[in-house]
Amino acid sequence: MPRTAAASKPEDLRQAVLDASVKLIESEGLAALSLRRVAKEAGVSHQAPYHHFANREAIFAAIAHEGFAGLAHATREATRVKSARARVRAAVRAYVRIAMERPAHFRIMFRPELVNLMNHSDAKDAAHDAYAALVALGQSLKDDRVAAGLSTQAIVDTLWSACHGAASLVLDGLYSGAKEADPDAVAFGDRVADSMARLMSIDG
Amino acid sequence: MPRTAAASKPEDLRQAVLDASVKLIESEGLAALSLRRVAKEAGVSHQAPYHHFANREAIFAAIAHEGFAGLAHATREATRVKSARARVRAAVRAYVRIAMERPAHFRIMFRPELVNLMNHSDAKDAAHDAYAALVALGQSLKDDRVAAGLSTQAIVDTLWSACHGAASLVLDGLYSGAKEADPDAVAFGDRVADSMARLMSIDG
DNA sequence: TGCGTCGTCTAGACAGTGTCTACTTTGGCG
DNA sequence: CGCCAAAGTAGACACTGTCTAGACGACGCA
Repeated sequence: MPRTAAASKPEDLRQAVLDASVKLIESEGLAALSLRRVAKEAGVSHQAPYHHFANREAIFAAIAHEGFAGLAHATREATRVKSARARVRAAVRAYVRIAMERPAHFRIMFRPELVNLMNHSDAKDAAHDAYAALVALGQSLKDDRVAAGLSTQAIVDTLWSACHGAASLVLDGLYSGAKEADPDAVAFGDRVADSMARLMSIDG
Repeated sequence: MPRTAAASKPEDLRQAVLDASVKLIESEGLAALSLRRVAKEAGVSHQAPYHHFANREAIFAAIAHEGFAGLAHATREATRVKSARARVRAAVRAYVRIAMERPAHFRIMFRPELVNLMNHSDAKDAAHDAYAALVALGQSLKDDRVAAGLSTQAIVDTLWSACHGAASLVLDGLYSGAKEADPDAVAFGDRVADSMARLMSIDG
């Protein structure tokens, strides 16, 4: 009786570990994640995950990889929006939406105490790709002669800060715990998206 | 021989524990913090801190309290700046500066897996006070008929997001680890501050 | 067929963690 | 002096990540 239903083929266990990890984090918080609980959840011994991940950090790195890939994709989608103003709005909303839909991924991506991207080139490459998507978006805004004539770098940094701040605050800011506030959080994100769109859609 | 030099009077140990915790986090990262290491650092037994803090989370709560108090103070300082544009700039710069000067405090303030503010009313009150300071700043901008006529709530949310995003990215974003980048980080923060100031200083 | 090797998994051990309980010590006050 | 509460010590427990050793099956090759 080698395994339970959770992993019926080799290579299944790898994904099962990732899925169980994300599920556990989303239901009980980051602090609750332990390799042993995940292994138990997946119906294997506490050592089985080590055949697919070098260590605990490698699991986080794999999750961060998934997260950055999703962020890059969403950013590129937003970049395709025609009007500059709507593009800014779409970018901020997408960033916040990703954080809300995959909170475990999002937190892990930006917690260096869990993953040091330097040690995981896959995840690092995905992060750089997400950044590249954001730069392309900033360039498109610059090309549209928008944002009061700010430099491309300034547009990128500022837009990124607004996106990231809104997403972080929705997850871990005053809103967190205070109300389990889905509706409030969505409203917050939309407000920041609309405001940034209006502030940035001034000709330069 | 009850204690070492670290704590020579009662009540000293409390602050010694907090200081040792912050120092340990700043030198080895959040993951390195353990009560037992802190106790050893302070020259007491592994149980001594429990006479000043109910548990590990209470230590984090005390640090978060310090951090929010500093943030509220800095925000109120920035609010005193005369011109609206310079006020925005000062607020963003102050927020980022606080994050860089006290990285351990800043991270703990926004990591619910370490402190649930709901369980620590001191820290929660300090957080609400910091938010109140930010709202006052937003109101002052609204009074100056700035930020393209956005509502006060929109101004507050957007400014907060930009501040928080810039600070978070400087600490835990792509810049982190990539270069240990003090100069780059400062430049990043200044760029966001200048950009937000320009974007927001449009009459409404 | 038999043999060896490799990938996958199990089991046991170790140091380190937060926290519970039980104790000793110490300083101040009636 | 005697007492007590505050402050500190020591030991134990369950739990963690990770090291080491082994078991088991599938596979290629003689």
